[in-house]
Amino acid sequence: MAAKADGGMDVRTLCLGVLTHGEATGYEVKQYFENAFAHFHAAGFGSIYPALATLADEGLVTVTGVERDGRPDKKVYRITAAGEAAFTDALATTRPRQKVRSEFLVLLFFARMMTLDRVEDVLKMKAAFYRQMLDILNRHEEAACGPIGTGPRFTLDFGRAVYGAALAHVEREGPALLEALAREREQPPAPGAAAETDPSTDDGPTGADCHSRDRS
Amino acid sequence: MAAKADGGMDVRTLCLGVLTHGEATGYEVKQYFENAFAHFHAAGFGSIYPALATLADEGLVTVTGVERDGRPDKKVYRITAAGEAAFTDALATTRPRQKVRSEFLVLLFFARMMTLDRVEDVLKMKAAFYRQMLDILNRHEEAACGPIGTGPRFTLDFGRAVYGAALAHVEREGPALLEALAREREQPPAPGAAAETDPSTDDGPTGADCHSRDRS
DNA sequence: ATGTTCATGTAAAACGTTACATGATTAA
DNA sequence: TTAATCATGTAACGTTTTACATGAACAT
Repeated sequence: MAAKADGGMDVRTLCLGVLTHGEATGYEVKQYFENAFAHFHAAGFGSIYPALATLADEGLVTVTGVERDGRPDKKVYRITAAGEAAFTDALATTRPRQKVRSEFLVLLFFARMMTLDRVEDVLKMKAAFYRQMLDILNRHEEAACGPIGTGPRFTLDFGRAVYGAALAHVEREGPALLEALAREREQPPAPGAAAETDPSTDDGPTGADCHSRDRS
Repeated sequence: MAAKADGGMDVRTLCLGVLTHGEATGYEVKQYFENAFAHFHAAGFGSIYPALATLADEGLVTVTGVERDGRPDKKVYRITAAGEAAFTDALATTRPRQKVRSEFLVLLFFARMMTLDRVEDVLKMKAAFYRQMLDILNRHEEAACGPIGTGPRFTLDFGRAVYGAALAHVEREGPALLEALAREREQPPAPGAAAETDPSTDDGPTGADCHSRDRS
């Protein structure tokens, strides 16, 4: 029925997925992204509203304008049969990918070039982020009306397990990282490295040319 | 010294970071993204080569063309003092963000609309993905020449802890998910839901209008 | 013979983020 | 009266992905 093979799980497709749970306005779709999808796919109004408009153009959803005195119409979106088919198809054909961009880890990777205070700050922010995520997941569960479905249940527990492990690691190893960095800074730059003002001594194998050469 | 406040940790900045470890070609920078950065920031040639060119234009890196018979020059990039300053500045001012796009979880969230075989496939792919990630991390550690720095050490262990937890969860709860879905499909759609061909009965509170209304 | 690694780049398209622009209602 | 919630959208911008285009060296 549906044409395209693997369009990926973009915001457009996710909106369709939200609407399989029932009708909703763009604003309500956003709530979904902030609660149920919080730990695996964020999206802002800037991508949701255009996505819904596109879906309406393509006949995958219908729009019903609800008049409200003064203000622009409130628009209620509802998925069509074609929309459900398209979504089912997307579920069946999408090759799942995982994309992570963690600026926390980028920063901590280069901890040697940061002040200790900054490293401590970053660790705190990272811990706060994970606590917030766990909070969202817990509140989402409490606020649910009726039992949570099997699929959502899995993703919820998965999120808790992973973010829990992440938080535990930061709390356990964070202080150790700070101590290790502090020790390194007390001592002279360690054996091998000479003057830091002399660029001619800078040719040591620092690691850039040290990649995996082995193949098992 | 550096002008811009929070440009974010884009590929451009990451390349600069790689070059603080020593000179490298674009190809070698890519290796970095595939090994050391594998678990927190991927990038392809299509973003790395242009990024290096931009950095060269801005004077943050220098380029040395190494002639090779026939083929186009091999270009060795080296960070400049301005480049190091810019990178240090980026480390100090970037507000760390975390972006996750997990199509695995999107798919599993909507497990009710997939065949059991497909769900099983997705679970297997997810497990395979985490094993591969753990592999990369382990191989990266073994292949290292000399001890791994304190910062990289932290991110490496963090990756192992998190991916390990994720893998464990999929392996533990994956079969349970499949069983639960199988049970649901044996039985009639459960109490409350009536005929599936009648749209007039479709107005039950399925969840779309059931968001967190509470505020603690 | 065939495939992988090394090695570089461009151009176009897709996608998402941010900032802008507006405005009523309700709770503190 | 101040802030938050509800509610919608557009335009510009920036980033990333994908596809294209080339070619030698080396291992199987």
